[in-house]
Amino acid sequence: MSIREVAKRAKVSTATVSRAIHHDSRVNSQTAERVWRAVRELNYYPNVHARSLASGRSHIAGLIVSDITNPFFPELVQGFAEAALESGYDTLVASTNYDAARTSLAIRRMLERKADGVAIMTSEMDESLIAELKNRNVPMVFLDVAAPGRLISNLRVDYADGVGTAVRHLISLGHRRIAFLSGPDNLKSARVRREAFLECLSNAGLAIEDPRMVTDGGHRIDGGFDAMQRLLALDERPTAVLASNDLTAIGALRAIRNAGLRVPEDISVVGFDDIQLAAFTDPPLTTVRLPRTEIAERAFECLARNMDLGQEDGAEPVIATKLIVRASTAPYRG
Amino acid sequence: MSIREVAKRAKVSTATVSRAIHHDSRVNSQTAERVWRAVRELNYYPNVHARSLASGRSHIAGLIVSDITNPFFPELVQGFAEAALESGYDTLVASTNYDAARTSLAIRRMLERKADGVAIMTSEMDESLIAELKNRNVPMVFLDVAAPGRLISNLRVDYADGVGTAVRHLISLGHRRIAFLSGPDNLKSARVRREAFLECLSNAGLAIEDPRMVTDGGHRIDGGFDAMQRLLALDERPTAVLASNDLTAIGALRAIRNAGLRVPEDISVVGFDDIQLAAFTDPPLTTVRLPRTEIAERAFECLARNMDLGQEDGAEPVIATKLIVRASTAPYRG
DNA sequence: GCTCGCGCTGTAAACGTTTTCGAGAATAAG
DNA sequence: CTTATTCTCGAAAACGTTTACAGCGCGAGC
Repeated sequence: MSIREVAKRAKVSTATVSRAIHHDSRVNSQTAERVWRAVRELNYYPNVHARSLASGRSHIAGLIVSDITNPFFPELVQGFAEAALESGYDTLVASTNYDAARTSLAIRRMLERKADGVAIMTSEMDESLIAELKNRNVPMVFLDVAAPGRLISNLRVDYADGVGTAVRHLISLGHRRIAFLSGPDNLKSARVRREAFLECLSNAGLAIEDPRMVTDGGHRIDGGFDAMQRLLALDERPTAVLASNDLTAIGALRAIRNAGLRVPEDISVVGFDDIQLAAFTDPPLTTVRLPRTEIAERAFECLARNMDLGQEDGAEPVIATKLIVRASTAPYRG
Repeated sequence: MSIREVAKRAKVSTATVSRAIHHDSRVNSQTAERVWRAVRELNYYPNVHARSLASGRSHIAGLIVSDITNPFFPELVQGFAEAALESGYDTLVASTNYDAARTSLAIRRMLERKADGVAIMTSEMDESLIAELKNRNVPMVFLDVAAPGRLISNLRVDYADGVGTAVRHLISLGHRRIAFLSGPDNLKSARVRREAFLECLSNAGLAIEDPRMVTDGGHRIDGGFDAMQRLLALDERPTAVLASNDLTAIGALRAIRNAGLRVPEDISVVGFDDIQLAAFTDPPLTTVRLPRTEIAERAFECLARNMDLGQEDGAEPVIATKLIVRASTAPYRG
């Protein structure tokens, strides 16, 4: 089952077998056919380790995520692995668990397995760690962190647009008093979303006068619950809220129901992310979808540019969001 | 950065370096120390491809699942990968998407990457496909399919016990009219759960007289919704229901609320699986947990027995379930 | 007729480890 | 003191590919 046996059966040298398998145009089509027949008859497939050793290419793409258990990631993994597979790459996924030591370990594994490229889809990533990847000239792609560079790509998510369509959706439903449940300030994406919200509202002539209308939900269910309770205690409570995150929105849903009010009749709620759970809340949550599959595919494409197409520069595609209207929003009822 | 440079710096042969790295007891402790120092100074790490080629062991563990997007699997993947990592294995995960062609492709990938063992955690698996793995003597472990054999292990889930504790929980709360929302009959695990339910009830002297008290929920939310509506339409409706699956239970929750009744005051509901969503339903769902992390760890252990310990036979650990009591069950109120 | 180029194929040297075999030195046994 | 044994190590042969390099046959150009 080695290349030598194929060579013997096809009555050629191993070099020719190798070339035929790689569809090298230099081999005569008849010989190639002979080789392929032998391959089929012997049910031969190449030893990837020997191949990697000789060629220097592992045909492994690395994918580093924070936590595969976080509902954001499985789709990402799936999409990436799928795209990789189509280009003949296997995917090596590593989970950092939001932990520095494990992150370092993840990088090390990528290095050891000699990944041809690695997608780093987690925010907690130290500059010093990626340095080694950079030194070894392995292409990388990040999610929304920095500018692209040599062999380094970046996926830019258009959060502002996502927030914008959500806000316009609420405005078009007649809402005027719109509150925002913000996320942790140390998260760049959370900050961007809040700023976008404020700007969008003031662009529409609805600039927020009461600062309590923007309150922290911490990107968690309980945080959203508490934050919504604060909003409900206001003299003039909002008729609609936009959450920085679906979990926050779910917490808000509970708080509203808990207060004896109804969604969407009394208050409209919009989330952000479109995690799977969002479709199963009661009522199903209107939310801004972050297209995970697309992110995954773009990420691999960026790597492929460098790995297969021989490009040296990085790309920076922008990822558009999409408003998914479900049942948690309804027209304002004066 | 090759073993040769380390050898040169430590003034030994590559053989000795290799041995030292593998903590071979035959190398003198002083020379070993010299080697390790050189390794550190050069920041050397071995080339896995060369290693695999020479040793014939890839240190890759395969994991085949149906659909990583299905909330059952991420934890499984995580647990498995974690356990594998601790033993120095990287995990290659493949998703079959419930599709025969992709399943075959997954197996092929395992073969090509020369996985040292593979865990097959999906039911749709053809005998003919695993034949090739068997031929190549790669250890396998399955989830609840057949008996173990040479290099083949099986994880047996104790569904009967899980159903039993759930039923006893309801009985101890005073419930006597308990219904069952069953799953698809072509799923072995679904059949087992239903049989266990019936037997458990008759053991308690509460044998079901009305066959309509066991009705198909199809393991889906909408199926559970419809099934529960049928139960609610009965003259004597149940005071508690056990679902074969959490999704079914969630559908039931909706149907009950939809009918103007309350959980758990009017009807108690118990699910099965303990998917993440179960903790976030309203009310949070009492359910029987299928310990995914434990399944994953056991699965890897089974492989490790064969891969590292040199055992030839397969194991068959049994996986115990656990009742998670949340807020969807309450004492019967006459 | 000679050279050149082209199309095709084979030889053999990598790639970086592991591992067998054997040798030399030191130690123990007799 | 000789012989066996144990320790420690190195030389070199795998492992199964890829890929420079060279070679061969053959038709074309001169």
